[in-house]
Amino acid sequence: MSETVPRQPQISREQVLDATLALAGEGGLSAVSMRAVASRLQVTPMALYHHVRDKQDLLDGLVERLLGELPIPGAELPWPERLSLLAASLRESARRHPDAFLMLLRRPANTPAARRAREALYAALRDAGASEEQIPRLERLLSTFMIGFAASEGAGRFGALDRETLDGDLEWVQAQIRAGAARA
Amino acid sequence: MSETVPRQPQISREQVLDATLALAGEGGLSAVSMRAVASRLQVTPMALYHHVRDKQDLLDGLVERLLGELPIPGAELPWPERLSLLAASLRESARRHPDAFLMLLRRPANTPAARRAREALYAALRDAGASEEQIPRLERLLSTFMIGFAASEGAGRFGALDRETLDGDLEWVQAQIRAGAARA
DNA sequence: CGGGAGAGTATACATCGTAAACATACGCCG
DNA sequence: CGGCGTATGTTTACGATGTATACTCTCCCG
Repeated sequence: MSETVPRQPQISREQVLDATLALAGEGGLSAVSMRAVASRLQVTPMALYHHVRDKQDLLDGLVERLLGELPIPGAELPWPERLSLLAASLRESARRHPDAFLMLLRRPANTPAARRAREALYAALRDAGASEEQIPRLERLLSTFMIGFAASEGAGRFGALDRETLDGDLEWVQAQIRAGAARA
Repeated sequence: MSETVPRQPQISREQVLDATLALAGEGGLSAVSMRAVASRLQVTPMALYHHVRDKQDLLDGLVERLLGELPIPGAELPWPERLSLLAASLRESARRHPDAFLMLLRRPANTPAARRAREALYAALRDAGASEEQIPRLERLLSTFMIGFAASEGAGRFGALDRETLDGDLEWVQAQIRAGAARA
């Protein structure tokens, strides 16, 4: 098989996802169309298909970007604060991308960015003294709750509730978690 | 203003939503289009607009139907079982309508069916001994978690995890709730 | 009986995702 | 150094979608 090299691309998958994220940030998910992304990159719509399988793949990439942008607190902080920071980041992300954020609940968390976030939760739970056997379960429960809460807030399910009330909700949960950890 | 009465309709909003629910059940949300709904009712697409403001309204109606179909356990059962049954119903619904179910997280819970479900949770929390002041917060947290969990499971976020593991997750949560109630 | 209103229809348009066929530039191998 | 293989980008086209607009019909009330 003869090896050959093609010409240099004028756009990359990264740029495609950048444009997608930007469009989603400006006009929500409904502003994301193959044509809009292409035109932002000064390129024909069909050109995107060399960097993205189809629109679903584009959206998957968008979700991956959302997760990848999450600041993951390092191990220097005590674990309860790491949990708080994670929750705060998720809420912030959900506020910026209310509809795209919902897609976090749709697909298995097997992507690199999802694994990275999960590992951070695992580490925090370990530091909290959870048994190695319980950790996966606790991670599922916690991540489900955090994502669901952030998504609900971002999408407006809580209506016009003031931010302080929702902050209070999460503080209450934190208190329960700390109490549970102390008990164990 | 002269009052007049038009001819008798051949379809009603209820039938439109019935058809929508049926289509969603058979082919998922992507099978729901104005044209598909109309054709199932043997009617022109534009006829739907006399019973539904636009497609978003149609989908809102679908979500309302999902909530309305939820069996809400009566007060004859002890509150922990009522919570279990509610959770089981939500999971069942999410399994049947994975993508439509996600929309539950999108809009404020001001509709009749949503209020009905919320009142059921309120009642269970009251019976559990929660203070009247805490109940709204606890309801927010519980409903968010239950919906998020059911949606995650239905949409496949947990991957190929076996059902027993997820059952175990919820039992663990139930145990925590009961312990919290006993402590209070 | 006549007219007004609401239900349903016909037609049309902009937009969407993407399939298929083609054009182009590039670097490797002869 | 010349041309070949290939990945990149373009052109064109198609079917599907949501819905605006303008109609027709039917029915009941005054």
